[in-house]
Amino acid sequence: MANKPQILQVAVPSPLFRCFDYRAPEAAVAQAGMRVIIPFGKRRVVGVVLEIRDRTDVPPARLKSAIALPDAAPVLDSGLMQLLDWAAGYYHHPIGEALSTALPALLRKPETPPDASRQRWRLTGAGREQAPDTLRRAARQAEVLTELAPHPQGLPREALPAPRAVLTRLEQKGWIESFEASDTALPPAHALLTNPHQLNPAQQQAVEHITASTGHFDAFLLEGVTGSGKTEVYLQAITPLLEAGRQVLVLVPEIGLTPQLVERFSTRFAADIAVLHSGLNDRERLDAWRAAASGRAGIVIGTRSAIFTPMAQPGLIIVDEEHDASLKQQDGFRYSARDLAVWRARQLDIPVILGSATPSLESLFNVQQGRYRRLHLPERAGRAAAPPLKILDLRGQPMRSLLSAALLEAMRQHLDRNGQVLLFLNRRGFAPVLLCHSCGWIAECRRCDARMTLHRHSGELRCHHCGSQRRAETVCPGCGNDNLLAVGEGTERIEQALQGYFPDETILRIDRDTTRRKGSLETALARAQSGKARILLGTQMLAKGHHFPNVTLASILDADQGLFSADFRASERMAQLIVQVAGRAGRADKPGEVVIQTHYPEHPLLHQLIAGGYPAFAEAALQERREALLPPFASLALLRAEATRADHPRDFLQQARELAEPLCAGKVQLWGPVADPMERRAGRYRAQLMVQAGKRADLQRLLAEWIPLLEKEKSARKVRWSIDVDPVDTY
DNA sequence: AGCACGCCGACT
DNA sequence: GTCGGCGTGCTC
Repeated sequence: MANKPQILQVAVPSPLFRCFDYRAPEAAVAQAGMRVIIPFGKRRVVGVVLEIRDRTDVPPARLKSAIALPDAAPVLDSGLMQLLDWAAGYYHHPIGEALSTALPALLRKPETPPDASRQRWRLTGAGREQAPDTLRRAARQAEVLTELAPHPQGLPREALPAPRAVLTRLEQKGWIESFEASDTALPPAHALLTNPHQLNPAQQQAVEHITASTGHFDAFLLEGVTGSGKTEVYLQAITPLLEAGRQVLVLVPEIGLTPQLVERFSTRFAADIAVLHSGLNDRERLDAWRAAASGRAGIVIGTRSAIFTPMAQPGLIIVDEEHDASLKQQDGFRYSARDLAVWRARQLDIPVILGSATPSLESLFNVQQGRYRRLHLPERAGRAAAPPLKILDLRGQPMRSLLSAALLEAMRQHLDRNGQVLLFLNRRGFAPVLLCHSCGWIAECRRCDARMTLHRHSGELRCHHCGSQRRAETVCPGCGNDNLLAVGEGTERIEQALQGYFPDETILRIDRDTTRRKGSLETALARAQSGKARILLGTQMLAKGHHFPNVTLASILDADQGLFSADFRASERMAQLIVQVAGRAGRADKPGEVVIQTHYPEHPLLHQLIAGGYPAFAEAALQERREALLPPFASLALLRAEATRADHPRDFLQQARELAEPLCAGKVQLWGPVADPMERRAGRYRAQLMVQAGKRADLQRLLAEWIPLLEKEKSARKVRWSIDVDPVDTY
């Protein structure tokens, strides 16, 4: 071992775009990717070793020594270190924070609870130098040293012929030390528990293509409508990999989708499945993380942040529902788990599958460019054509609570034929507006530029933007009259109206309000599946991925909200939503029907969807994006700022714009600053500046030069600002 | 981000 | 006279 002092370049969890050098602790072998406990200012924090060097520019007087290297091996392998380094650069986020978000919370604390099952003992340098007879009078201690001598990787407690006290004695002498071994358990054999389903030709072909890519990078866009059997393709593509001892990483957009996927995987495979999502406590998360890192878990299923899970034997990455916006982190380190999945797969030289019924325009574009290979599953497994979409023109229709006469009639027919009905409305609560019929007063949020939503069941007004709530007024605070009117429809009101129309039916409402308690979503979904409730009503939660085999009629009660929006991605989302909701109707052998209620039946988005389905919509939308120079034909970044005073974000962004202008070189355009459509949220004012470039590299160049200037900018100190590269929400 | 230092306003 | 408000500066 070299004798000259080692210098560790350490990434520190702080919002600083720089690293700090430390002297390596004595008698420890540092490696990049190891955690290191360091004194930082007045605090003691956990950093990650980026590099080991033999010199530093820091004057010796200022250079501190690291306190300890708590792990025997790096917690992040070199591949993950490269991924995180690249991502921190691309998303312009401090490397220390990026690395920190990649680690389970328990590993971010200086006192990591040792994992008793993995604690091992080994000789220290001093221990190795002890002559055998130094311990002639301490037989047990001598025995331990002898036992440990041939095991530089250490031995577990149970393997040592001595009680704890003897070990402690030796430890105090500095001859032995304990450490946590990396888990080297081998994965169990991955026998199939159940037989694979018979594949249709398209599925068969998809599996063959994926399997043929084993062992090298390939990106697949697996495009298949709901019910086309994407999951079965995943399962069969995974099988040979598990049998070869490789691991598979599966990313899903949200926690709600994990249980059913885990269920499918665990009934098929005997492999250990490590599940990583926000519903776990810190201990569970660490255990799952270790099972993945060691190779013990053959399958790793998780949400967004699982993309940073180390794996000993990676063989394949799957991103399910790749179009879903929640794969992009919306605060802090704003990475796209989908894009990083492709990056990681390329680096690992393994295939990656992006699966969706409604692929993002970005991914479709990547197919056109030849970067991804498209695998198409056109058929709905087990049944024929997708249900027809019917546009229901609401203009002039007699209706109450968004339930048009025509829709009610359709519902009756389907219920009579023993089908289930699913109604979708993306607005919870009873009514989005409470107003005074006498004086025009409207209940508003005190912290946001927004109306309060009336929740009648609880008698409360709630702001859906900041979460604040208060008792609903019964008398108008403006004029004193009790003439308050609940205007507009939310799911709560629809539920009540439905009860009036269908007094004998059980109506099941599924939204954030009815599923607040842990496990209540599962209970509700089970009730929906059992068919006891025949009318299902809900928000987003109901639209995503859950299978209700008996649903024959699905309806979007109000398509209009999504048709007009300032966000250029709104139409893409609306189309995806419509297709998803449509996918809920008519499975198995029951023909389905989809009813979309709108006041704008002529809207081109609806026409494209009806005439040519999602592919036709996507083609038209891509054409629009091309003409408007929007992603994927251009790169965007947003500089956002917020503060408790309205002028601070605007001043800062104006300064920021002036700093950027000389750097644009005609290749980058700046738009704004503009206030958010809802400027004040949770008591803070927000504004943003958009940066657009035809070439990704030009955008990156500008950001790299610009951000250091922003950090020095005085007006930046009065706001909280952040950069969002490839934003999914532009407002 | 934390944490300390520092310099002005209302209180035990 | 102090407690504490948040502006400013620093972290190897």
